[in-house]
Amino acid sequence: MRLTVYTDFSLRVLMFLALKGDELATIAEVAKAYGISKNHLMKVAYQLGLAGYVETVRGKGGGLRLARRPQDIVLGEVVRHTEPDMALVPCFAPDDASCTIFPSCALRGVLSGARDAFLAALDRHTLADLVRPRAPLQKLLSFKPDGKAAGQRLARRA
Amino acid sequence: MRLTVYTDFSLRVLMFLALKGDELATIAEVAKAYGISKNHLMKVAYQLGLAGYVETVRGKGGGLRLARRPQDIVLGEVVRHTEPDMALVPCFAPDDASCTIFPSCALRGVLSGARDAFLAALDRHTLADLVRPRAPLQKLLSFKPDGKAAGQRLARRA
DNA sequence: CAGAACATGTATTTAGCATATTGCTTTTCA
DNA sequence: TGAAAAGCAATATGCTAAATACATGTTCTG
Repeated sequence: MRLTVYTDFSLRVLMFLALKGDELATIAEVAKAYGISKNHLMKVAYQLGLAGYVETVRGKGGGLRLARRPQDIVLGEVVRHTEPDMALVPCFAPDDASCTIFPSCALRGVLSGARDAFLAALDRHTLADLVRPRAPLQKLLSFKPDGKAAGQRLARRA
Repeated sequence: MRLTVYTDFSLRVLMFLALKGDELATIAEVAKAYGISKNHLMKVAYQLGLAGYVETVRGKGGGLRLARRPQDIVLGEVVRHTEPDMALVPCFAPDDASCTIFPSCALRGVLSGARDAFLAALDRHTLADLVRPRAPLQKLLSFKPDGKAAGQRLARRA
């Protein structure tokens, strides 16, 4: 049982933005801080924008910023948005009739109860819970200009 | 978020055996009743045997039978055994240090709490809960000798 | 208008799951 | 005692979806 790295990245981007406060962060900056693929992150950011979690500013000097306060972003809700498929077994799909015992099978009910418990546990936390305490996380993400970056920080030369 | 069909099959095999009572069932019989791959089911049955859920009788006239009473087989326990990996995100692995913020990341704790809630929900049910009521399930699995089989029932001719 | 930054679609790679194939071992019954 | 029935076990392969890369468009700033 795994979540997609897509969901993983989504949560991490939100954490980054929450730590950044009101400042804009670029995708390149986030990718560098975590040492992950910038290309993949662009899609994640795009979807987070569509879902209303972040607001994006295009063009030069643009970037991302949280569209809602961290304490208003509920984790279960994020996961429901980003995870492509919360169907634990094939017969969760409404059109599935492949299993012989489908009409009388109690397993579906038990599994969906478990899934609900999973999401309910996430619903008890918000993004604000994930960025407390702030200081050590900010240090690891090298917000301080003189701090050592996580990956190799490429010198941008004119 | 999905479970493997391996886990799905495991639960379904256990349900079949619970409905069958003390009688032996062959793998071929189970596969036919559900209309699924016999080859794949063999691995499932083997693992269920290793885990102590079923006892197998080899040789002519052999087959499978539950090794424990249905009300003693807790679903969460089965899932923990059959699911290859309950690590929701890569950093659940003990040797993973790929994520920059690993040391101070609160996400791991939140996610493992949710996973525990998922399993706890399953722990509140046993195999006995899944086979109640018995009659309609037995009918769908065509236990009656004159019933219509799930797949095509191949006539075994001498 | 030039360049920086996000937007968006497509293509390729990859990894893990699902399935098939094959041969072995154990047991029972004729 | 040997053949057949049934599970045991390893290996191979095909398939799907996720992950990633790539390419190009669009929008804003200075």
